[in-house]
Order: sequence, then C-alpha cells, then structure tokens
Amino acid sequence: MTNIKEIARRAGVSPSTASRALSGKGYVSEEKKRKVLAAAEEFDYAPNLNALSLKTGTTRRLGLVAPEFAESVSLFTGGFVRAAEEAGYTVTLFITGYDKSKELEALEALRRKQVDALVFVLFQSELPLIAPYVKYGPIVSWQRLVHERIPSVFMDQYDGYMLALEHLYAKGYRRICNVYGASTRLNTQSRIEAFADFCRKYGLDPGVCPSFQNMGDTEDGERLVHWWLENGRIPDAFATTNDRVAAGMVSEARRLGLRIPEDFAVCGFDNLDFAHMLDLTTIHYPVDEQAGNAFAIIRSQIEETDLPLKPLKFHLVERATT
Amino acid sequence: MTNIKEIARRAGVSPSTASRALSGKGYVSEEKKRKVLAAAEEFDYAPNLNALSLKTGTTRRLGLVAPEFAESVSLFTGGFVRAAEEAGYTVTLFITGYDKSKELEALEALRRKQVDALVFVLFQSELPLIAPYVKYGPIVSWQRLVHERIPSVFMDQYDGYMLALEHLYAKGYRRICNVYGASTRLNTQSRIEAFADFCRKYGLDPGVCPSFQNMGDTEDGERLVHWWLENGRIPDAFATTNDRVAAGMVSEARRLGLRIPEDFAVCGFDNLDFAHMLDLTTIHYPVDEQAGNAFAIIRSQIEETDLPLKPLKFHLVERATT
DNA sequence: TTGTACGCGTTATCAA
DNA sequence: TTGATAACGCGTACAA
Repeated sequence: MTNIKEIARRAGVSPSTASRALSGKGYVSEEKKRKVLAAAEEFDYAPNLNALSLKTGTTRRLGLVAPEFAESVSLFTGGFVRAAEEAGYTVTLFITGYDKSKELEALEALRRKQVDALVFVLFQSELPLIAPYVKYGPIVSWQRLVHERIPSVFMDQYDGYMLALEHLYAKGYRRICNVYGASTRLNTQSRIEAFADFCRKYGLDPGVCPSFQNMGDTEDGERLVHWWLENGRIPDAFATTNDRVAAGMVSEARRLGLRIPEDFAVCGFDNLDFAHMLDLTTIHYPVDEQAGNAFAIIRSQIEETDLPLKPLKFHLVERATT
Repeated sequence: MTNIKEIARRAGVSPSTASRALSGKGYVSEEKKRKVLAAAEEFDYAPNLNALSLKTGTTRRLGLVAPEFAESVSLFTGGFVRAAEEAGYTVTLFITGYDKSKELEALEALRRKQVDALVFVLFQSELPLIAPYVKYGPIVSWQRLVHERIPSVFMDQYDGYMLALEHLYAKGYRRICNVYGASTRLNTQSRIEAFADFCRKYGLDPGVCPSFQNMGDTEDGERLVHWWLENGRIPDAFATTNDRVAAGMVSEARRLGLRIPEDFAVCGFDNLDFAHMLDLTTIHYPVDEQAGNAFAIIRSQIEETDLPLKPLKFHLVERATT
C-alpha cells in the first residue's frame, strides 16, 4: 500500500532519511526519526519484501522438495521449517509426486531466485541433471548419496539395522528374515552388509531364511504373513524395511489369529507415530535433527560461516512385538 | 546471473525487444526473435522472479499457516500444495507451534507482499486481530468459524457424527458414551446437537452414560478404558473425538486383555493412516478436497473469477471395532 | 517493427 | 546529519 516515499513525504524528509530512520542504520536526528516512525505508524507502512529481494539478490526463503507429504517427510519438513524460521528464513514446499519435471520446477525456482537454496528429500532425476544447479545456490539432500557439491544428511543405516539384529539375537531369535527396501538404494546395501557381519560375528548361517527386496508397503507386510504360513513357518523373526511393512505384518497376523511375538517376532524401522499404537518394537532415528543439520549446512553456505552439526544416533525402542 | 539487458546486448537488440521475444507478447521479427532466444540459451538466461514480483505486485505464492505438521494437517497441506502447484502457485509454510506471535509473522508476510494469500489451518489468535489483514490479501480458514471476510472450508461435523451414532445404533448399541474434543469448538457443539437429536429420534435416554469433553490424545483414550473398568462397565460403545483417542482405547484394551467389540465398541473419527492398521471403524472425510476448496476460494478471489467448490461428504468406514 | 524512458520500492553511495 | 542519485531486473507506454 503505502511505500517509503509516501512516508518520507508525510514526515517531511527525503526517502533516504526515512529509510535510515526505519532501518536504524546511519545517522538520523532524533526529531526526524520520531516523525518518520510516527508517519510509518499512522499510514500503516510495511516494507515491501520483493523490492528488498530484488535489491539484495536474496530472499531468505528456502525450498523443500519432496515426492509426497506423509509420515517421516512431514516430520522432516516440520523440523526443517522450525529450524529455518528460528533463523529468520521461510520455507517453500515443492511436491513432486515422483515426477521429474516437478523436480525441475523446483530447480528452476532456485535459478530464478525465488529461493536461496534447496533441500531434496529424495531425488527422482539423475544426479548429473541436478548438480549444475548448485551454481545458483546450495543444494542439500536427505537421501543418501555421494557427491562433491551436494552434501547429504543421511544416517548410515548399517548401525541402525545392526541394532535391530543384535536385539533380535539377544531375545533368542536365530532364524531372522530380512525384509529390505528398494534394492537400488545405498541403505539396502548397508543393511545387507550389516547382516553379513552379524552372521559372521555369531556364526550363523545367512542362508537359513530367504531375504526379500523392494518391500515397503503395508500390503507387502500383509503378504509376508501369508508367505510365512505357506512356507513352513521357518523364520522366527522379521527385520523389516520400515514400520509400514512391520505394521502390515502385525495387523494381518492379528486378523489371522497368530500370536506375536510367540509365532514370530517383528522389528520395524523409523518409529513412526503408529508404531506406538501397535506396540511395535522398532528403530528410532532423529529425523528432526537430520532436518536441523540440513538447515545448518545450508545456512553455513549462505552466510559463509561454519555451523556445527549435531551428531546423530539410532536407538532401539523395545515394545511388544519382539 | 545474466539479465535481460545482457541478452539484448548479445543479440544486438534493445532490452524491450528482448523482453517481447522472450515473453511472446508484442511484435518481434522472426530473425531477431531467433537471435534473442539463441542468446538466452547460450548465456543461460532466466528471468528474475523478484523483479517480476516487484513490478506486478504479485508473487503467485501462497502461505499456509499450521500449528504443527502431523496427521490430518499434513494431508491438508499435501492437498493444498498439489492444487496450488497445478495452477502455477507455490506454497510457503508457516509453523506456529500454537504461538500467536508466529501467526502474526505469517500475517506480516502477507502485508509485506511475500505471499498473495493465506490459509489458516487453525487460529490461535482472536479473530478481530486477524480480520484487518484481509485488506492485504485473501485469508481462508480450515477451522470452522463464522466471519464476513474470512471464508472457511470446514465440514459441519453434525452429519459425520450422526453417521457414527446411527451406525452404532444399527449394530445394536444403546448405551453410547460421547467423547468430545475441546468444549470451545463449534464442532463439539454440533456433535452435542447431533447426539441430542439422535436420542430424541430413537427415544433414548441421553443421560444413561456420562459424556467427556476436552479429550484428544492417545493417552486420553487409554485413561478412558480404565475409567470404564472402574465404573461399572456401563457404556457398550464409545463415539470418540478422533482416531487418536479411539486408537488409545483399542490398544490399551488389547493390553488389558479386553475384547473389542464384545466388551465395548469404539468408533473413531478422521480415518487417519493408522485407523486401517488398527482395524478401527471410523468416519472418513475428504481432507484433500477441503484443501482443494480452500485453494479454489483463494484463486477465485485473486483472479476475480468464480471457481466451483466440490461438495463434501462424510462416510462411514466400517472395520472391526464395532 | 523497434528502441527509449520510466516506474515498481528499496537502500547504498556520495556530495553537500 | 541530510538528500539527490543510481541501481537491483523487469515490462511496457509511447514515440519513432
């Protein structure tokens, strides 16, 4: 509505004096300062942020790119936005629906200076397509990846998965079935390594149960229960991709009258909201703090400082399914 | 990086010709157009959105204000962002943590033209404080409220709650206990009315069970089970605030060895993610489409058109707890 | 069909 | 201590 010129006119000073009075930078006599502030108050003045952005070339706005908005993504988003707001940044959301062209739109927003930086929850596009955009501003990834210019705040799931396996071993389970996620993911590789090391450590036969890959949904978990019934009931415990799969197993088992953990044990991963309600043993990891670290990295790059990152740790949440 | 002036110089034309060539508006000879586009390509030109925003006074950016990101709020957010992106708008997030001053920051963002409009998931502040800001841009609410200038996309829970009650009645339950949410909410009032009408319709005594108010957490649900055990096991069914309370009841009952629905029935509300996993009977309502309507209202106001709103309906999701 | 000049709102620079 | 001027990047009215 009213701009600084108007305020200056009303206060009987020049725009630059008004600017100084309002920003508190530079010399202004007490009297004029008073007048300017009074005029600003009276005529409901508020600086136009777009003008500021144009002038400074910076927006104090960050973009967050996610394929969808559910579960741990909203946790991450919440953590990121809170960290950002605390430092006076604002966050704009880009939901891609796993569509590469939408990812490109977010990258273009960076290029066109709508945001100062981007966090990717997940990449759909190939890295070589993304990488050139770092010249327009910092890009950080939650998804685990290795790239010179694109830092990632992932946690190596080797440790977390080992925690699950050790727990199952301590509880007496010896025929553990691994239910892995997408086979292309580095996380899956880490888990496979963890299992190999685990078997070596305790002298277990890794081939006693088959493993599954590319599992991720509740429905996958439900199917696993039927597989278990129809294939000799071999595994006595399942270490699963995530809580969704675990939840599918637990609820389907319940429907079929099976008993957990007597018939078989289930250990989830993520510690989502519903894990508590299902009394699901699971592995918790600090999504919030990963988000905080993502912001810290971005801020360090933007403000050319060097903010410390929080160390991150998995921990076991023991409930009723093991 | 490179601006339109630079491109014009490289292409040997004036900035305005370059602008016309790039935007496709106005007359430009084919040859110069080609040259300009080639130069733009070569020198990696991308229009600066801040300059555009300054010039047009509009950002094509909307603000979404929520106290936190969990459950149905993330559903709503997802729906809203998708609708907005489809129409070429972008969404900036404001998380208040139930802090009024944070709400004010979002309102100030509107005033300072960082966003063109705001959606509030929930108001913490008093309405008279919010209302004046509509002069800076459209404000829409998800929360139910009545205000001349601030439309709301709420659904009257009378219908939804009646659906739950009718279902419980049809299943043979006659001693229904109402577990309400915050007593100040209009939704609670609607539910109370629904229950009164329901009792009248079937000639039931509304006082056969006590009602509860201000219930909303899982823990509240857990406590209710203990109340039921210690107070004569009177109600044969619970109609609850939301799925959280219902989930608390169901899982606590399970832990205590009670049987649902034999000992008592439970009907939730919201149909959240975990309702499926707990096999919870509940009332579903289309959060997504409410979000779509919120966006439609905003867009109608901004673009001065008149977009149609989708009609919204509750429906019962019958599962194993009734 | 093209180019010049101006304004969007702000602040930094510099001269007074 | 103050004010005129320029500049951020763009679009566009208007003149040529």
